[in-house]
Amino acid sequence: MKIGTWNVNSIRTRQPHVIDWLNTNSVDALCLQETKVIDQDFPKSPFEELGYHVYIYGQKAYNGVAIFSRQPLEDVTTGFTPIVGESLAEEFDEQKRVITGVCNGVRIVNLYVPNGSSVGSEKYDYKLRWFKVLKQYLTKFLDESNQELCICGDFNIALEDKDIYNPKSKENHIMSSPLEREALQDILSLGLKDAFRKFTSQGGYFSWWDYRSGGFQRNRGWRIDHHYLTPKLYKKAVKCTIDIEPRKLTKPSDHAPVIVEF
DNA sequence: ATGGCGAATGCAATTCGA
Repeated sequence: MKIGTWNVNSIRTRQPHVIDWLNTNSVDALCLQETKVIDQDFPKSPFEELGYHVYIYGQKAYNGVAIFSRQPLEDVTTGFTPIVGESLAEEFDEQKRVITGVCNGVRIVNLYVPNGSSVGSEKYDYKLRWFKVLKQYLTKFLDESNQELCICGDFNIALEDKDIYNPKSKENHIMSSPLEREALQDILSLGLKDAFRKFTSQGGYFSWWDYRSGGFQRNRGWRIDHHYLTPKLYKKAVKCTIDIEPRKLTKPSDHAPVIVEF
């Protein structure tokens, strides 16, 4: 079983790239972030024609997540609210960042973590508080079932210095600040592990490069798109790779897809 | 430090992303 994650930075703009990629990469499920489209305008049929069931949770202009799955998903829910309740989640579900469903007994949780803008900003505070609700959300799934979890998406955090091209200049930068890393570590303390790091301990592997200043050409990247797995699934993982090919195309997303295989 | 680029909105210039 292969599960991909890809921040496409607009599904309507990236539709040809995603179709081409799916035609040459046989994933069982693909988690998308930053679809940037309301549900009624999501281009579902091109992906259904490729044999995928399409589950979407979008909004106008910003954010938006989707899961494409070869098998129908069970128990699909969107947002935090159905899991943690309205009082905790209300503020956060205005932004469409969370969708989950069960595929072959594995619960896939697809996340688009808030960017945070800059350290100390209001959006940064929002990002840190978003993680506290995420912990409540994931705890429900971990406590109330013995399902295995694959939590993937754009985390907007590089967990270690080796996940950044030039860490010395990023010591208190957005996506690598100590409080952000603590927030993500607190999630991992639930018993989750980074699939990519099962196979690759070296640095220099990135999943996002800034459009500006020739970031990709100069390989000035960050590894911020991840798959986090519960212990049994982590043991079963046989591969986790970043496919930088789509990032080389004209009009690319600024992120590359990442694929885990069990 | 700043600005660089790209997408959406909506039709020019601004907001947002990371």
